[in-house]
Amino acid sequence: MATRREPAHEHAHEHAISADPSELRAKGRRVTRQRRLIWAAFSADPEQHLSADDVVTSVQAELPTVNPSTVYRTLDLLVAEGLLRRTDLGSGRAFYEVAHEHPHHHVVCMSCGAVAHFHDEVLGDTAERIRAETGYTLGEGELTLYGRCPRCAPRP
Amino acid sequence: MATRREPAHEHAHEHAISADPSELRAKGRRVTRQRRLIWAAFSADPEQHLSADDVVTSVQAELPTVNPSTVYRTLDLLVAEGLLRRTDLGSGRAFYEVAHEHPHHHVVCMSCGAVAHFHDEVLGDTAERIRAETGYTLGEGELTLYGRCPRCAPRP
DNA sequence: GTCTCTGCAAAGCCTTTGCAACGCT
DNA sequence: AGCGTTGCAAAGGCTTTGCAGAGAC
Repeated sequence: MATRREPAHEHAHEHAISADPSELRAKGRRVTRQRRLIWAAFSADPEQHLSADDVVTSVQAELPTVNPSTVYRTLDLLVAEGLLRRTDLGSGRAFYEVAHEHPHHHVVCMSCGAVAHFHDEVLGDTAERIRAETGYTLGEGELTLYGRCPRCAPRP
Repeated sequence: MATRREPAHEHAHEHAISADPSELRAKGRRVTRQRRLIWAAFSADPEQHLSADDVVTSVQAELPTVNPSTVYRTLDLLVAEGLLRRTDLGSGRAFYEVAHEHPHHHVVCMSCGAVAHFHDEVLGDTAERIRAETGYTLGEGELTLYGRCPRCAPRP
């Protein structure tokens, strides 16, 4: 259900993802009905960011007996196996998204919570400048910035 | 105690802050012993980021009866009055720092948790580029980036 | 048949809230 | 004295964990 975070996905990339996390089998993990459903929650829109609770809701629509702890464990597993990525979009709870090859970052609308992506190149030489100023090296990690989306624009 | 987050403050700005949050009185709030102690926790080093628990520890060293809920309420109050700023440095819990005039951002070391500041200008035209790519407007808000500090440098 | 995974229940961490007593002004 | 503030205790949101039974391979 992507609670108030589903709107405004600017890029409509076409990352079709496998309907089945069969890569798990190759890694010696088991493919259960629960895991298939959890993965399916992301298949609908591979660009979306889902909270653990979003996934629970989605999965329970199909199989009501699935327990939240199973979802948490599976999300951790999928992150560990590199199929998902965990993102801190602020606000306490964690969000998960399908791991893409191209590194990208997030802008979260402070007003409505919508999330957009932007690619690494947009940062330009910012990384070097930060290194010059602070000595810190920006890693491969994703960044999360905050701002206002077009709909919630500052001055319309 | 700034749990594993105290090190490496690159800029040693000299922001002396009042030893007493007497500005509160002007705003109709009361200055209690607890509030003075909470504010004092930040006075030691105005650049530091403290979690609520850090503040509790610091305050209880002087006055053991102070309750965590008082600390939480006071931190909220100080943020509301503009004396402190709340920052999400990732990792679930909130951090607080003395509110400075000049907007600045944070780089958090993914390895040791150290935090450095950098000023708004370092971002250069990044804000415009993000706007061009996503339509989002970066606000006045602070940003939190992740990387590695000099000590934990990627390849030493 | 094994050994992983699941459901259940309990607990953990951080934070918030209701309420009566306390203490700043 | 009056009313904001505190301590205490309980609860709330999100997430983790222990354990025995269920299920994938």
